[in-house]
Amino acid sequence: MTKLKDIAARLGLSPATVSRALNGFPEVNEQTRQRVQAVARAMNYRPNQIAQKLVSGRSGMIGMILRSPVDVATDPSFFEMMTGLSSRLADYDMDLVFHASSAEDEVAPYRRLVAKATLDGFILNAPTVDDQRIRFLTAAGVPFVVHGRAGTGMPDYPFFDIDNAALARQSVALLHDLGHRRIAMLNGPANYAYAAQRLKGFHAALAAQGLTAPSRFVAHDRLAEDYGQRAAEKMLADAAPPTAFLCASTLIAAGVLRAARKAGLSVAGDLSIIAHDDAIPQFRAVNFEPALTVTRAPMRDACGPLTDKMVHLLDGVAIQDLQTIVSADLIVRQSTGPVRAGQQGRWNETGVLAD
Amino acid sequence: MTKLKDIAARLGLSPATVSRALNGFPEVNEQTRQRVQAVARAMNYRPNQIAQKLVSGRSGMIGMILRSPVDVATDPSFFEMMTGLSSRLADYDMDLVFHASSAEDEVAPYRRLVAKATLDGFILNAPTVDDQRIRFLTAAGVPFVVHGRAGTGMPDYPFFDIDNAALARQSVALLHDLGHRRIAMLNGPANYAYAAQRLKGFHAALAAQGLTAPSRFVAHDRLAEDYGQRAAEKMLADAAPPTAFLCASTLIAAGVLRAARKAGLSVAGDLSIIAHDDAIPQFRAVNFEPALTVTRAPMRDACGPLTDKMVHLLDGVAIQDLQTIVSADLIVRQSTGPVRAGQQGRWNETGVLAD
DNA sequence: TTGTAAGCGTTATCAT
DNA sequence: ATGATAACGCTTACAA
Repeated sequence: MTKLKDIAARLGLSPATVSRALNGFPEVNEQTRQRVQAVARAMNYRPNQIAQKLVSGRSGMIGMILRSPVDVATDPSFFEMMTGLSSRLADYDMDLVFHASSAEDEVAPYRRLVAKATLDGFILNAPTVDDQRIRFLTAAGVPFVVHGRAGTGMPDYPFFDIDNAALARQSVALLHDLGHRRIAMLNGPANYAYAAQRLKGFHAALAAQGLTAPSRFVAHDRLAEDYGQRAAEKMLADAAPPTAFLCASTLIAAGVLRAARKAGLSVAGDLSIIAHDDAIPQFRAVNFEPALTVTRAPMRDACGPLTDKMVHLLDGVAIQDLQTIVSADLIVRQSTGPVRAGQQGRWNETGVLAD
Repeated sequence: MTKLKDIAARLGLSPATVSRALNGFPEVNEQTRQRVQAVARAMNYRPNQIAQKLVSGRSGMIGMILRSPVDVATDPSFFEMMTGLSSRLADYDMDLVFHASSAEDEVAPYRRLVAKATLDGFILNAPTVDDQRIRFLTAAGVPFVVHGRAGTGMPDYPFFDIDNAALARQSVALLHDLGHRRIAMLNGPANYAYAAQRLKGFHAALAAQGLTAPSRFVAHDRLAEDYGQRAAEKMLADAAPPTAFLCASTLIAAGVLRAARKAGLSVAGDLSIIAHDDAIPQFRAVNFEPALTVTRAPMRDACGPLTDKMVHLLDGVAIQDLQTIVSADLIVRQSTGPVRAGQQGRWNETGVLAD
């Protein structure tokens, strides 16, 4: 490994000057800089990150911790995030360190790693409504950024989130415009903040139209195809079945499509489906049959901002300048259409036809 | 952050003595050691890993790189490995660094990280028959250990693997003892080393009994339920269908079970199924209906040995002392049974009944 | 048994 | 514009 001293010796300079030249300090002679850079390249010089870290006091390592049984079973989004984040962090010469927590104690690895004090910060994903990890890290005073946000208001930590309430509103608006009055929701697990936010937006949007969705037409579960199918089958068997489904993920929508097929219902002829699409490469909503109408917010798009926020946070930027909420795009495709004639009856509070 | 110097000052000792006391050097006075340890604990001392790394020349970071489109789509085993490995590495105060490679160039992240020279080594999973990553790392002289092994012989790198050929033999032996003569194989993707090894063992075991499995009864694909179902349906539609399936994973077996159900075949009455079980917590073979007969080798069991091998490798232990092949357990449950009377006819080379 | 001092490779603070 | 020198926190000869 060639080091600063080697370059310095080769050029008859001091290590300090070489360091300055390489790090773009303005005071160094332009000629010197050229020579230094040339030699550095020739000698295939790479700064020793460990040494840099020792002096800077930073490790350049950011932790991301998998909730072991939960996240794995749920969906491939954790991987998607890890992949995007590691690639973005690499641009800053930083690394993503992986750990996993067990179901018994989600906070344990954070405690351990904070005690070791070897990481610069953490990136959290999929916060729950009352997230223990956030509680702990806040109390410990350790830097972290969140993909999503735990409450419904403005938290006191950096985050990047999509406007989940708005997304539910957009979906309901589209369906309402198409004449749908009985809209069911297949949401994610109730303890997740995003699910709570969407649920709130969903009910608010319905209420604004004078509609309701009785509790048996709102389901919460893992983002899985099986869940979508089972829940849809059950709801469609109702005396006053929904004419449209709002799904928390494309995977759930796939399940609803199966249920529709089994029931002999055409989508969007008899039934409309709209899903939220994280745009995970493995599940392309466009390739669905019929192509899915979605609210689309690629999960991958969060990785750049989250990484930048992390770096800025470590650089001392104020938290309120590191909070972002973006909106999802509504993309209308073939899985939504006008409600079938005679199906515009709305639900009353108990879920039977109102008039 | 309390440091060595602080403890030293508090006790009127030198940092050197404190360091020795904490690191268990034999020469320090036992009383001194006690006092040092007490104070260290009281002051909540944690050695600065960065500083330790600078002097030791090691980073304490091990890389694991996801093959982005491939591994994610394939199965949850990458997560399983990451989880186990990160936990084992933590025992050595080491960390697992995550990166992802793209389909275009699997070796790219290795090149980048090797150039940065910030990792101590790599752990590779699921090697292919001719693995480019292994080629590169070997050429680069970078320490790595492999879960699995690329060739069929003894490689020149540390690895931990199960005896895939033996596992296929065990399965065939069991089925043969039950009278099965037409055994199909639903293997993993052909380019993976483990699949090649199992295929070889499968054919060898059949040949030893004077049996064959014509190519249309041997399939290769991702370890997915859909694949299992489709492949089994196709094979079962044959004029001389297999009476038993050997599946590369429990997920594939789940697909075969669906196919059997659709075809109205009872397992194990009409059809026997045996699978290899990596014992990933999310997919419990015992809970299958009927409970699956498997060759079982928990993937998690590889994590401890792999971590130890990595550490030993870095400590200079010879490679030939770091190569392990373990055998899988054969666990007979309800999915295998005696062949149905009149179904013992064997295949000839073309896959029609021999006699 | 303990202390002193050098060193790991880099950056930052003084001088010059 | 460049060079000495100290510093980051720890380990390890070498001295005492």
